Amino acid sequence: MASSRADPYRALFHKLAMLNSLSAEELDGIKSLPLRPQRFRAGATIISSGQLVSECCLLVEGYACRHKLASDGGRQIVSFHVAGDILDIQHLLFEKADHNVQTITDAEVVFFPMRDLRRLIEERPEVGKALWRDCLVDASIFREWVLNVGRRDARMRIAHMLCEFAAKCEAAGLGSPAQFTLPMTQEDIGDATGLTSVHVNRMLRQLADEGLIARAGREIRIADWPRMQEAADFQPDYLHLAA
Amino acid sequence: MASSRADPYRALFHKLAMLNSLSAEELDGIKSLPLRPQRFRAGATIISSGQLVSECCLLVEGYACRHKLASDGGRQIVSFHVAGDILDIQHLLFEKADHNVQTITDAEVVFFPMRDLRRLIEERPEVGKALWRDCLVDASIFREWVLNVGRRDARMRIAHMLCEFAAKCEAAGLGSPAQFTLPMTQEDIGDATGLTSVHVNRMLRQLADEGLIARAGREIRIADWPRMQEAADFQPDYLHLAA
DNA sequence: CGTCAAATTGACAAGGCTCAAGTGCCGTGG
DNA sequence: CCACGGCACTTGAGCCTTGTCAATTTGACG
Repeated sequence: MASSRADPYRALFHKLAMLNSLSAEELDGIKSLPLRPQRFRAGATIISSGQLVSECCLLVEGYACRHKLASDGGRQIVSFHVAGDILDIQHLLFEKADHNVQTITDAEVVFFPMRDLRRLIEERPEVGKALWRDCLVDASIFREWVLNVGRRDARMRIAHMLCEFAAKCEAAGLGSPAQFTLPMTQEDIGDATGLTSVHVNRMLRQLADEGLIARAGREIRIADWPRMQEAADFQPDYLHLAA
Repeated sequence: MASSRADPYRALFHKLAMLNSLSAEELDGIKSLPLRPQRFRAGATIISSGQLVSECCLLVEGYACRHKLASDGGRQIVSFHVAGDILDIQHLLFEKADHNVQTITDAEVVFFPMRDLRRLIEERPEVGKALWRDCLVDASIFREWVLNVGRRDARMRIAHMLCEFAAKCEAAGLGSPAQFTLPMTQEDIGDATGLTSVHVNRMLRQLADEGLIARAGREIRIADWPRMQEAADFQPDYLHLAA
């Protein structure tokens, strides 16, 4: 993977283009930010809770997640991320990380100095608006996750997580519900849905037996997208994929 | 309740003062926004999911919550709110509501036209920064709720919810962990923690039996704050109450 | 005093967890 | 090229936390 260095802006601009109409000057402003590229191996921690953060981290290639730890060591994943996602925009206004960011696969990220980003936002408020909007989408997804984990049964939770991930991948140009890569382990899926990996396994089998999904290694197909959305109670409005 | 109209800005400015150093001019800018006060009875819906929203809603007095509904009718509360909280700042950049806002007690709110708020933010970027920060705190709390509902057992979930609410009330000048009002029903607490009201009742009794809390009607005391925080796995960092 | 919503309690059911064993896959090194 | 090791995946059995259902009690308020 990632043997050649990818264009660090492509995925981000692709996402911004769907929601905001940033001018060429504003995009150039982003391009003119100094950046520090870095590769991480699968499972590496990019940001640890409690850490002081002075850079903003953009995922260029690969997959990542954000998670928090409970006192008993239990891990709760709070979001999954694909290429083009900004992993810690909250540090624009908070010094200290309140959760962890970790890669799921080998990944390539770029870091922007937060100070330069702040200056760019002052000069070009539309850039700030686009990033603020991104934060609001994040928050909306967190709310849906609270609902998912709090009020849906295991089968539905997993179906929902799969639908959301499929939709995110499709929006990022990384496949479609009919064919995408599910890079995380069943343990990860459990940590995202508040279940154990054992039960995740059983539910994935059940969804496959029902003909809703078809698995082949890390590749997955949602075999019946309408019925799957129904089974998942998935209504993509909360992703705010359209402006 | 709320028989006399409260100063609509007091609680909000109190909160903003803790985190941001807005100038007198910026605060005056907020005060100069046209506003529409409105009273709601307990249990009233202020904003419904799917609705087009063109005003921003500030809670001036009373308590409210935000929630989402699952396809089976299950309700998941995603946040509780006290005086001074902005209930739907996301509509600054989203037209359509993706969740519901409901009062818990009789409440007084004021609505600002979103358009005027946008103009104020353009003129005074520091106001935008303060509001953006507020969004980020919201998002941080949502992440903690995902953890709470996903990875903690019933007793801990409820203890955590109580600690958070106590901390929010204290920050808003509405009491202290040693004495505050718990305005929501046990049904509401269940909807916030992903439990049934029956089990909430059992756990509240257990927490009381353990000497962690003392209840008297809607008034509640956290009898042993250090031990309660321990039992709740409550570390208030995620509330970002200090700048 | 009557009414109604909320709180409380008990008995029983069930969804999901724990523990445990075994399988499959893939990268690595001999 | 094959053997090995490790991690993820799979499956089964039994248990436990929490949900369901139902009956009472309590408390606020007219």
